[in-house]
Amino acid sequence: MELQEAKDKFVQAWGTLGSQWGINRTMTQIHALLLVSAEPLSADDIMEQLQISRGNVNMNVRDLIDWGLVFKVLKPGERKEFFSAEKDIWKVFKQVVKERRRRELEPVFGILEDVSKVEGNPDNPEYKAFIKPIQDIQKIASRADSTLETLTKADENWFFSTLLKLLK
Amino acid sequence: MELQEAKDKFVQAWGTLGSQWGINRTMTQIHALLLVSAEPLSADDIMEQLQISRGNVNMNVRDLIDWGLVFKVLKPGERKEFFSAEKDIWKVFKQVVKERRRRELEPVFGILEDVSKVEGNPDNPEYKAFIKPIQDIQKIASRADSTLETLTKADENWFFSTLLKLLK
DNA sequence: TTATACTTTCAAAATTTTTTGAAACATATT
DNA sequence: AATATGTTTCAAAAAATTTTGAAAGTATAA
Repeated sequence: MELQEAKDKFVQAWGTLGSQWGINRTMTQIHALLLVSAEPLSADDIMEQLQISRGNVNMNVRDLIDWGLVFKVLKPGERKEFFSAEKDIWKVFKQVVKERRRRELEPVFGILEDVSKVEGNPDNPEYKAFIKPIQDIQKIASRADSTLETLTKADENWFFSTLLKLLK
Repeated sequence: MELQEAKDKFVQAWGTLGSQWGINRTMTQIHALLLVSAEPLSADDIMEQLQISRGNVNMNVRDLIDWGLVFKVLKPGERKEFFSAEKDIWKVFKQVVKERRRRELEPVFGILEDVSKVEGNPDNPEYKAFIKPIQDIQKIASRADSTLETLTKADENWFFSTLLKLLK
């Protein structure tokens, strides 16, 4: 397989994965492209390689920057801005976990807390049928959340070697 | 807060979370509704409570059954089918992890393996810039995958107590 | 066998999400 | 100050996804 073909396949696969997980396909494709580029790329480079418009590049690169996955790079003597992705994959992984937790999971934890304050008679089967799963979700969510929080602060080798040792 | 209001809020929040994570909003809403219902519900019940069409209910319930999160319940004497959600939240969590791994993560692992066979000179910076992140992703993915596989087979208390002890 | 009760399918419609591209904006150069 | 180079915005268009609803399908009862 040619390098270019392999890059294309990877960009494609990353894009598909992104969209299946609720992240804009183009955003993850740009991320993939920058991830495997030896040099930082300009908006024009990205436009050309992915065959997308300037506005699309601009918006999605901004989102990637907001997510902390991509950085502007200024080349001395050049007026253009260039973009480079964070190459430390463990950092990338932690950053994605951190952001999704903050943006999407935390609001749900808030709502769970909120609705678990519902008034009702503990003997009412309707009430019990509601409160039980809510409490169970809260319990698992808070445990999972602690694990994720640890993960977002941990060193890769420590985290996995600890984990894999324990779970064996 | 009234029970009905709390249910609605929960259904709403679960639907939003689902769509943010790439799962059909209605599918997760139906799941939420069944999760907090004391009794199994018929297609008509779901149509009424969520104000959606019969076709929509049918398709999304089928998907939930495919995911292993919902089951048909036949009430003696009734011609209608009723539906009930798996109420053991740990099982639900494991099932979702298992299915997404199988449907969405596994194909990507295949592609990573595929593209990592790319030919190239190990001294070529372009080649190195490609192969390094791919290998790093493979390494983290395979470690994460082992953890997830363990999770899908584990008992809740064992899994989290082990985990939280270790990560402290 | 025919009628009734319910479920499934799927093309078309509605909705949501993404993308475009041109105008406005910003900054550097002549 | 005028021009050139590059970036950002956002309303409109395009594309993708979801939903509808009526017709076809299936099974039970009369």
